[in-house]
Amino acid sequence: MADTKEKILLTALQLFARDGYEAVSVRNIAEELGITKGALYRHYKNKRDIFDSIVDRMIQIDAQRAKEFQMPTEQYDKMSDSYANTSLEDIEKFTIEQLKFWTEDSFALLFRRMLTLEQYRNAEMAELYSQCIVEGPVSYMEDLFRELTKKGVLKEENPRQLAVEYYAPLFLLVNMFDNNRENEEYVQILRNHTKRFIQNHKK
Amino acid sequence: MADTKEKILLTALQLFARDGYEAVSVRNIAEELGITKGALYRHYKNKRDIFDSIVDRMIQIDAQRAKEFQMPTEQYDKMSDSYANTSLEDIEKFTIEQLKFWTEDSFALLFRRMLTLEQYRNAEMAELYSQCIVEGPVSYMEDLFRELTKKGVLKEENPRQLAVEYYAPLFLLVNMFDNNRENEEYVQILRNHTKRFIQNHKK
DNA sequence: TTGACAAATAAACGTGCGTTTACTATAATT
DNA sequence: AATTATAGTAAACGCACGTTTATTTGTCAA
Repeated sequence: MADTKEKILLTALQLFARDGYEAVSVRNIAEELGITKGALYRHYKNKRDIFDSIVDRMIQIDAQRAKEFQMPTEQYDKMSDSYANTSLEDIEKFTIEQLKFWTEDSFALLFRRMLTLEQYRNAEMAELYSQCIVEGPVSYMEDLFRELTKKGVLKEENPRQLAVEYYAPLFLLVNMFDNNRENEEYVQILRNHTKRFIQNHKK
Repeated sequence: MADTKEKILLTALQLFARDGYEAVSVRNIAEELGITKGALYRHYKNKRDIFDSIVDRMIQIDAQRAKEFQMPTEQYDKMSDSYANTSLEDIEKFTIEQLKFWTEDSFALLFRRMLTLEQYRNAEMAELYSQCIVEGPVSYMEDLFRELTKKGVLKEENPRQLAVEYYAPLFLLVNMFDNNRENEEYVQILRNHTKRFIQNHKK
């Protein structure tokens, strides 16, 4: 029942993430699950509805994460004093969390790939991709660095510059991440990067 | 004649880069060009042949670039002394060249997007993506840094670590690049990154 | 002027697409 | 026990897919 609906969503995500929305047929999804395509329409009103459900879920997950980590969202008010307790530890915490989420959480991993494939067709998906994986995190780091500079923890620098330089290796790593290979080396590189970065920029 | 064949290739690339190979129909390509789909088969034996022709051209362009910049290829012999004349200037030269190529050359820009969309369906495209945009350039920088460390120009460091840290912002920038927006800010950030990186690591 | 060839057209081919319909089995409710 | 809703099947729908065929148009050498 609800179990089948969930299976459809996850199977569709797997296929969308590998082949792209258009390249996946309703038949593909049904066959992968061992049911007929007619059964699928008991749970979703059409193919696009499955896609939308996946996106809706991710938006919900992302909003939850934004709340937990005080990350910037579209509704985020930049004038508030959310970063009052910001410390250098928050940087490392965010980095590890971000890496783990996008490489170890299977839903997030597949969703990122799906977004990667849909970003050039669809302005809405392009915006979501940016918000979740590119501009969103960079913007968050920027705010963090601005606060830390103001508090005298870091040397005076352009926070945007710092944010891009700090976040870029994490972005590269997430994009290089390959399920089948040995990724431990890259995690170590990221740890070294974080350590060195803090060393270089703290007062 | 040869003009039509070229137009087909470029139009197909535009569509493949936006929607992905499977989502583009032969009709789409023909209509975009104002010809009938039948005419298309005078120049290419089928849809896949167009795709393969695009890939073949890019492989040729990339091989040419590899030769000019002594970048690593699959045939590249790591034991050779190709980096005998390596200098710090080569780093900046490579960075600017890489950025310009992947954002200003329209063929390369579209091809990168196409590869991005095909990388998860096709192991061959995944390999090409890595070779052109991820592992290839990182590997090149790694060799460069190893040579510069050996020559005493840079401080003793893990060259792989340096390569990832140096290349990551370039990779992020290329991925953030948007035709319609103002990208000058990001170019400036990259320049600052390069300058600071050399400053921090030179002996 | 004619013949030959290349380029493009228009229509048709079978196949697979997303979706709908009519029907069946199963489980819960009255 | 009868009824009702739920989850599934199988077949059909019209349409768009990639590709092939037969035919027409335009170009240029003989």
